[in-house]
Order: sequence, then structure tokens, then C-alpha cells
Amino acid sequence: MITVDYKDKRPIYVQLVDNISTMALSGELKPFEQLPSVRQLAVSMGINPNTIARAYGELERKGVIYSVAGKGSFISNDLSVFAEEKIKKVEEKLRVGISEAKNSGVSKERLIVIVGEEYDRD
Amino acid sequence: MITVDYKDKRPIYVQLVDNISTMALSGELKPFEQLPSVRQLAVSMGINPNTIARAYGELERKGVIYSVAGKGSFISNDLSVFAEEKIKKVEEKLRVGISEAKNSGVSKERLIVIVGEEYDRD
Amino acid sequence: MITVDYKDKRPIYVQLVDNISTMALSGELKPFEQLPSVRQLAVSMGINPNTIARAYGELERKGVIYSVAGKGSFISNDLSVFAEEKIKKVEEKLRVGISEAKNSGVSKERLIVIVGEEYDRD
Amino acid sequence: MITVDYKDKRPIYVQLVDNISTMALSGELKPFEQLPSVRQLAVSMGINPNTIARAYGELERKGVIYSVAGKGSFISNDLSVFAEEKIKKVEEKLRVGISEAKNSGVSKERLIVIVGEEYDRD
DNA sequence: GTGGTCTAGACCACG
DNA sequence: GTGGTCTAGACCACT
Repeated sequence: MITVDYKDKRPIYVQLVDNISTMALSGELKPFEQLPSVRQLAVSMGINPNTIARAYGELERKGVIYSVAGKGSFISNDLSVFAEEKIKKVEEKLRVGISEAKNSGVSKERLIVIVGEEYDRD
Repeated sequence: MITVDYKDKRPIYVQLVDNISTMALSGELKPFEQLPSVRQLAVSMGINPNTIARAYGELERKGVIYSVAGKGSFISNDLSVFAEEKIKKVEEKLRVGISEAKNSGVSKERLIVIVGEEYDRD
Repeated sequence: MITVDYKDKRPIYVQLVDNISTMALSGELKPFEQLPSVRQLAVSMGINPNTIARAYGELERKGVIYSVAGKGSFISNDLSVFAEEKIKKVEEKLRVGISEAKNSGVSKERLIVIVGEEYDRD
Repeated sequence: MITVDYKDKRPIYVQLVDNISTMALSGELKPFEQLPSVRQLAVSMGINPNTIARAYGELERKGVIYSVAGKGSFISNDLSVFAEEKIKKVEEKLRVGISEAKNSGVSKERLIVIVGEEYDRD
């Protein structure tokens, strides 16, 4: 199910983009699968249709979905471009985090331990 | 030098807080060292004094600096509390990043490589 | 074969018009050749019959096909009028493109190179 | 001046994006120059602020401008990324046009003539 | 004052 | 029915 968390500080449309992207990457949403229509999702989530439309627009720009006026919105069949972008961003973010940790006095060994702990969880 | 980047999406006052905190932790700003006055820094950076004042307020609240009425603002003697807080935050942020990377398909080995590369830079 | 691409931002009926026009001009569809009926094409392509009918209507208006009540739709004998229209449009579109390229700093020599490359392909 | 044409079929926000991009590339708008505020431009053009904001958002995503909440929107100092993207798009569009022209029976010589005519105009 | 987000309600072309 | 665009009006954090 697609959800949003009102306690989360990120804008609703960003949460939608992130959640749907993740579901598409993980295979929870399959290529060519139709997403709920803008209005449908809007009423079922109690959110304004404009906000949903904005999220769908972002997702289309990123290549996660494609929208056809008069038909609906669908998961893209080729997510490789998006997946690559995502990995780039995630690695860059990680590098920044590592750099910060280093400057805060966290040792390299400690970092490796954290990677191990976090990677092998659940 | 204290700098801000207007293209950075973080508010100016947050950038100031982050930069001054980092400089204090790294020793670039030494304990008891006096910071420029709000008005001084405001004109020298072309920033609204309210923004500087807000940043100084945050820094004081976090224990990075202390202010003496009529004398000015100074770097705190003991930054250990702040340093601990910082490490906690930085590690938590890292864990989130690692988790994201894992979900995006980045291997544990790759993560270790990144840690090494980034930690041993410059 | 007649195809449409749902990711294409042009309406389905426009894609049909363009594709069939192109096939008629290139000789892939020959004068007097009969097109599939609206219903036939609709089911074989999984498209709403209204959409096919709209495309056929456009094609008839442009003189690419003609319809005989009770018999079906056929490629026109004389496509010269349509061909001229098409050339006009294509040249105008090209002029706009050249103008844009010029304003973006693409050199005249580069344009000539592109024309050569593209014209001599396949 | 920033203008829109209501007879133009492109959405208003796209026209704004195109016009401002072009003005930035041509140097009519200079790096660091402040754009009219969203509300200001909205009233002066008789357009809803949301539409202006959408255009500014697109421009920021493309790297043509950067927006600072509480300060305003400004032309980027480095437009090279955007310029490269633009050239890529314009060349691709041109290739499609050339291909279409070729298929419509326009000769290579004719294309070269058109390039010459159009490039040396005004 | 600034930009960013969200809601509400409307109209359009397309299928 | 669908998505896309636009208007109107509101609230927020930041400067």
C-alpha cells in the first residue's frame, strides 16, 4: 500500500515519490502495472488530487512511471536509468556522511563496524 | 572564514550553525576565542542581522558558544557534550544511508570500499 | 505493421495518422490498398474504436485515404497534395530547429555535418 | 521583458521556462541577476502565482536559476550544464527533422540550402 | 517581503 | 473515465 506520514517533515509529494520509487525498484510494483488514478488515490488517501498529480509528474520525469492522458499511469518497463541515478545519489550521500563522521572523530574501524551491523540487520 | 552558499537548500542560519560548529570541533576556532559581533558579521557577510542572531542563539543553545552581555560571543571551553551529540547524529545519519544503499542494491563490499576511499582522502 | 507507443506524448489518434501517412508516402501502403476496418483494427490493437475512427477521419480529411460506405477505407490514388503539405510542414519545422540550434551556439558547419550524417544513415 | 502568448498551444509555464532560459543563455539576463518575485511577476503578467512558481521550479531543476526562500530567485552563474543539455536536445530534434524530411523526399542539397538560408537570416 | 506546499474547484483534450 | 493545466486562496519557514 502507498502511505504517507504526516509527522514526516518531507513534503507529501516527496514521500509519495520516494515510496512509489522504492516499491517499483523492489518489484512490489511491476512493470506495466497500473497505478491508482490521480483522483482515486486522492480520495483514498484524503489528499488533494493536485498533490498526487505533482508526485506522478515527478515520477514520470524520473522515468519510474509513464502517464497517458485518458488511460492512466503505469510503472515503466525499464527502470535501469532510474536505478543508476539512485545508486549515484545514495553513494554520494554516503560519502558526505563518511566525511562528516571522519571530521567528528569517528574512526575508520568504527565505520566498518557500523556498516557491518547495519547491513546485516533484519 | 565563515561562508554560506545561497544555492544550498539549508536555511542560512542552519548553514552558519553547521559551519561554526564544525570549525569549533576541528579546532579552527579555539576555546574562548571571540566571534565577530552580530552586526559585524552581518555587514561583512551581507546578511540580515536577525539571521546571524538566530544562528548565534542556536549555537548557544547547543553549547558551542556562550554569550556575555556587553562583551560578545565566545567559543565554549568544553565541547564534549556537543561533540557526543554530533557523533550520535552523524552515526544515525550514516545508518540510514547504509540502509538505503543496501536497498538500492549496493553490496557490502562496495560500501567498505567507499568507506576506505572516502576516509583516506586528502 | 501499424503501431503506437503509449509513452509517446502525442495522442494515439495522432500517432495513427502520422504512421499511416508515412507508410502511404513511402509506398509501404499502396494506392487502392484497403485498410483494416475500424473495428478490426480496434480489436487487433487493443484500442478504443472511437480513437481509430477519429484517426481515419483525419486521414480522409487530409486526402491520405478515402472511405466508401459499406466497403471500407482505402489508400488514395493521388497523394501529391498531401505530400506537398507534408514537405511544407517538414521544412518549416526544420527551419525552426535550425534557428534554435543557431541560437544555442551550434555552428553552421556542425549543422552541415549533422545533415550529412543523418541523411546518409541506413 | 518576459512575455507569454495565449495563442501559443504550449502551457504558460513552459513558455515562461523557454523564454527565461533563452534570455539567460543569450546574456539578456546576467548571472546573479534577480528575477521578479513570484507574486510580482504574477500580478504584472496577470497570471496566477502558482503558475509562475511552477515555471521557476522547473528552471531551478534545470539549473538555469536558483531560488532562495526569503530572498528571491536568481540567474545561475554557471549555465554550462544547461547549455550542453540544450544543445543535445536541439541536435536530436534536428536529426529527427532531417530524417522526416528525407523520408518526405527532400533532397540532401535542398536541406543544405535551407540550412544556409536559415542560418544567415537577420 | 520571499519561495514552498497544500487545498479546492474548474476546464480541457483524450480514450 | 483519464491526466494536464490553471486559478484562487491559504499557511508555513526563512530573511
